[in-house]
Amino acid sequence: MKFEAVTIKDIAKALGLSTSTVSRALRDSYEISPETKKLVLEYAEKINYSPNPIALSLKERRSRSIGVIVCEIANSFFSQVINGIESIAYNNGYNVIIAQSRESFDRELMNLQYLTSRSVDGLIISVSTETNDFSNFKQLHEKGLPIVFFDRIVAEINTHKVIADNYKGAYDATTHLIKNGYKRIAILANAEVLSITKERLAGYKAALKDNHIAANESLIKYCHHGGMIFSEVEEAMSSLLKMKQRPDAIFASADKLTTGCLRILKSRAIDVPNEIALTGFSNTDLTELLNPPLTIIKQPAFEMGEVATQLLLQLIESKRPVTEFETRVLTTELLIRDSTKKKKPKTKEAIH
Amino acid sequence: MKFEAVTIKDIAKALGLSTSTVSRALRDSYEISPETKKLVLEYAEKINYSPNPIALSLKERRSRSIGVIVCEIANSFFSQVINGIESIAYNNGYNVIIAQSRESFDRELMNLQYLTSRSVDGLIISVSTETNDFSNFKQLHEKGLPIVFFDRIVAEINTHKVIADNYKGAYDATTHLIKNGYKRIAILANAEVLSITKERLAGYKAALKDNHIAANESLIKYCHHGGMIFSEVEEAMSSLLKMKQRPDAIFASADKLTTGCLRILKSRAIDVPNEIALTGFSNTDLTELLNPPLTIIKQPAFEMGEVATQLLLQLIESKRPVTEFETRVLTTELLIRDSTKKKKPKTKEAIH
DNA sequence: TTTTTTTACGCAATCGTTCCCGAAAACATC
DNA sequence: GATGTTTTCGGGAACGATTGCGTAAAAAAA
Repeated sequence: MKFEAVTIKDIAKALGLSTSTVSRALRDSYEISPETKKLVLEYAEKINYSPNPIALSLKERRSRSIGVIVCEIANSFFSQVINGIESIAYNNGYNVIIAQSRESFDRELMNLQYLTSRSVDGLIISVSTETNDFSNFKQLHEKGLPIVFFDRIVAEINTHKVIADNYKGAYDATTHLIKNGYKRIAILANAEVLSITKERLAGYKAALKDNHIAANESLIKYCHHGGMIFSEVEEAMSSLLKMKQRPDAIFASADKLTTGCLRILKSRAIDVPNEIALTGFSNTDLTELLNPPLTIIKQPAFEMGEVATQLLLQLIESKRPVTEFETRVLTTELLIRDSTKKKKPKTKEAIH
Repeated sequence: MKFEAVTIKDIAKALGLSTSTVSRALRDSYEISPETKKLVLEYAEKINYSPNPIALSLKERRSRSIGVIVCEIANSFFSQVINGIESIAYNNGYNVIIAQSRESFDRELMNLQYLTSRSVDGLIISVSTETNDFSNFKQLHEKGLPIVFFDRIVAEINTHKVIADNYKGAYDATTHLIKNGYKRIAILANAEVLSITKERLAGYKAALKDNHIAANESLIKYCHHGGMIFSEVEEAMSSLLKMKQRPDAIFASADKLTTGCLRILKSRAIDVPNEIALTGFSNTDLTELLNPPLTIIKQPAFEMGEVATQLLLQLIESKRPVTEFETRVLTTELLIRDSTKKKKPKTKEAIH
């Protein structure tokens, strides 16, 4: 089954003109007489002509589309980023092609190949947790393909980057926990290689240090797929809960880790925050409706998408190779709710 | 800034062959000698050649990509459907281009034009709440573009469709409420024109009738953007809550309506389920962590995406025009949790 | 009237690929 | 040795659109 579109040739044949004349008439060229233009325009309108962008892409060697690779769109943070990306892209006449890596290096590579061979004009990427070989990105970047990294960036490649202030976000959240009386604060971290993990971990450690609490390596648990695989979170949590001295608070450093952690605490009937407090990075708009309402660090996701796209379009539309790159750091927001309520003195048993 | 790819011409020039020979060698044609093939293949590998799909699309008049239009990807139901779509599409060598209408007819039309002009081979669509003019879909369909509708389908166009059993889902949920002692059951409905609204409303009404409860039109409230605009939900809810005889249960017929409703009830400190019970369609995986855990009707979203894509690929790859179309109806699942707990007798005040 | 300029359009190349032809070797057959 | 067959490859058109260049006719200038 085929879907036949109207081409410039159909117009030319119907009107007894050449394709060049029709093309020029449609583009309102000065060398076409007003009468001919009118004729062509009216006929084109009548038969509902629209130029074939595939042919245009081939000719102009650009597709006016940008590729986006994220690990998962069923994740509030990323879907909000995508909304930001789309808003800027559409306003500039670009289409957005979205692909998911699902935290798999192979799928990321596959998408990368598809998108670049598909001739996207540029790429916006947050790398998967599995990715520790960046040679593919590097190659493309060196060949001149504009790339902007966001969220999970790669240090080795010198290009525009957009991130949230992960250090400060983690620092603030940890400080908030400490201020509210929590002392044994565990962290549920994403894959160790990720930039966001390093930054958030650093913020967490700095907050402990500034408050004279010794960092305890056994309170740091990594989940290599960022909470996408639930059993990983379960494992990390059960090893935390098995400790002789349980943590009294948990700081989860990714959206799915935060909600995954809550799921586990509830399934074990552990009272949050009275037994264990919980906070974490999250962008879902349901956190305040949870039981208990969650204290979260929220990233400016939509804005990150916007900024990343603006930077990418700058690269794409620049006449000469760009060599000066910047890293934009946007501020996070700490929303304080019940899951990190001030710790009650131990003697008095909590009544919920 | 431009990103130059290797073409078949480069290979031909370097090896002193013609482009046709190279092309045939790469496609393993019988008319090329093994030595030449080896030569070409090795050189192509060496310089990292990959065919330009834009040129292929132009030539073959197909792009091996399918377009998807949903109202919002930041919605669990739709992102799950998209995951289903992608899983089938990728396995069959198709790429997926996702577009969002954000419940706007104009954006939907824009996307429609973009995707079709971009020569997608087929389209998978759930229409926006604003859409009541289907002439654009109709035109494309008549021109021979394969289209599959899912979720919010359009009756007037005869093509493959995939839906959940909305009637039964609504019937079961309403019956469940009635069984648990609720009698004044309000419904928060999506835009009246949508197929899902009609089906769910019918299921709701049938359940009332079968249990000898008179339907009350003032308990039916429409939200024309399906909960995407929060103020609409607020309005609907406040008019329900202002009634002399308040409803004792609410059945929300869309994901955002369900969570939006809970948000409003909580902000007004209305006890769920003791003052008002709540259930609704939802596919977010956080509903069991909410306060209270929500009884929901869950659609087989991933499966819907899979089925829709299988049907679309059938259409695309069919040699002759298809005239027999089917509508697949998948079953929903009722997950019973605390938000619809058995109603307590009025005399005894609830202690939470 | 002749020459020059302008107007208005067509021809053909181009983008990267495939594929229908044709054609030159190499080989087999009588 | 002439003819037929097979193998192997190249030329060139096509897909849809744009665009530099060429040119006929009309208009303007001489």
